[in-house]
Amino acid sequence: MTDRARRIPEATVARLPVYLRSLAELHDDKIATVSSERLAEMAGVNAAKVRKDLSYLGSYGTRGVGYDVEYLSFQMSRELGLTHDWPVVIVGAGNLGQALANYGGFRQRGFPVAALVDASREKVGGYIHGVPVHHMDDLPELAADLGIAIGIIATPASAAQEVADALAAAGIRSILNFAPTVIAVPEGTSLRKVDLALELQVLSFYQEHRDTEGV
Amino acid sequence: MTDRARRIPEATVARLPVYLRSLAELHDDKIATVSSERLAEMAGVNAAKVRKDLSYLGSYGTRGVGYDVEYLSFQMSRELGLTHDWPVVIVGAGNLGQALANYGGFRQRGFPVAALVDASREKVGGYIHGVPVHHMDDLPELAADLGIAIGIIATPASAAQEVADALAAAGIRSILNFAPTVIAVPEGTSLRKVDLALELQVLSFYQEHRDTEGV
DNA sequence: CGGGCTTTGTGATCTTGTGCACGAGGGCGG
DNA sequence: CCGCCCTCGTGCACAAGATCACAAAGCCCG
Repeated sequence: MTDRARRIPEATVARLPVYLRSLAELHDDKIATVSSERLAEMAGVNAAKVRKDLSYLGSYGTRGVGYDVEYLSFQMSRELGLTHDWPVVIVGAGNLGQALANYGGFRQRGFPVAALVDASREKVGGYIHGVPVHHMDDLPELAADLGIAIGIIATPASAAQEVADALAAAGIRSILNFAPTVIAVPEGTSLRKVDLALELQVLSFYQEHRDTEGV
Repeated sequence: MTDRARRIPEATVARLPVYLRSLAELHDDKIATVSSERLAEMAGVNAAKVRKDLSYLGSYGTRGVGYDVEYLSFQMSRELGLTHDWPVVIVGAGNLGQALANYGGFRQRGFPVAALVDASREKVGGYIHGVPVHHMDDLPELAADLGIAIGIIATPASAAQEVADALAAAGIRSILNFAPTVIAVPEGTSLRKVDLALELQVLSFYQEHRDTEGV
């Protein structure tokens, strides 16, 4: 196996899940092969970009024909690390944490919610939507025992940095932050964020400028 | 007033809300001025980028001193269109839609949820967390009457494109899509997306590659 | 009132990402 | 079995974004 010097660009990584979803749709429709053109349309990008993105995975297409849907799905899943489950822990058992625990899409897509964690002793001990609720202090042990790789921060902004530190200390190196605040993580830890207010404010900007500046 | 030929880059627009949040924090702490260095640290970016970003808004800093927190906040709010409310409509009164309707952050940040809308007649008529539930068919009328500028798609993926079309038809030109699918919108409509599964899969990629390829 | 210190604002440069256009390669029909 | 046609893979040129480095500009202290 040639050690592929190719480092997949960040922008490409962010698009792979979109392609994968399109491929799943094609598979459901019993479609065996797909052209970059078609895939591009489904993913909402242009065809050249699809081909370039896929070429980072390897030469899995057939000229004159297209890509084999099933084979490409497999290769892509492998590259994305989706051939096995990644248990996640949700920190914060408030409204958001509970809603997330209740969301079936996680388990279905290979991210089972192994535990909920909260700082309040009152919430600890029971189950929420079938997920056990533990105390923050037990995080390191939980992470080790349950093989948790990903932490989801669903606390108020004020607690987010503290939680991030605790996750890092528990050896968790992938963090998804829902708290509306910037947090710092150690070198080597991946951080993604979901920020509702930010998205709305960006929309507000363009809305305002549409109104104000014509066009 | 020089008609500013400067078009604010997309990347900058996406950071403005982060700066604004940092400024709000400083204001709460009764801090009157802030340097680009300090602001950069709070926003998790580098100082040169802060200065360049802020320079698109105008020359609001004072050399040797920094930026006046209150004045900069005001200018930034104005630019972002946050000096007035933007009523939003949430489409889809399922789990996600209800959870979003219940989220107080919207109103607080100037995005009051004016209505929930659903395709199912059963859900129509009542109130959820104080928000009236209407039928999809009434969308155009609602949008006009309530001055709704932003639509939030909180339906299953299968309905998302249809909803986007309906929002467009109702004259709504800013859309935030929570459904895990790619949707097309007319030219001139802003679209942002929040995609949990995608974020997790990206984390999965980096997690997998950390494990596999050392580093 | 002048010199030095601080911090902004921005030109220049480098990196990353996008899109085009075309050669290469493989299937398929005759 | 040959040649045509289709679609991939990729080199190249361009656009967008990040970072650096420094001159310009204002405040403060003596």
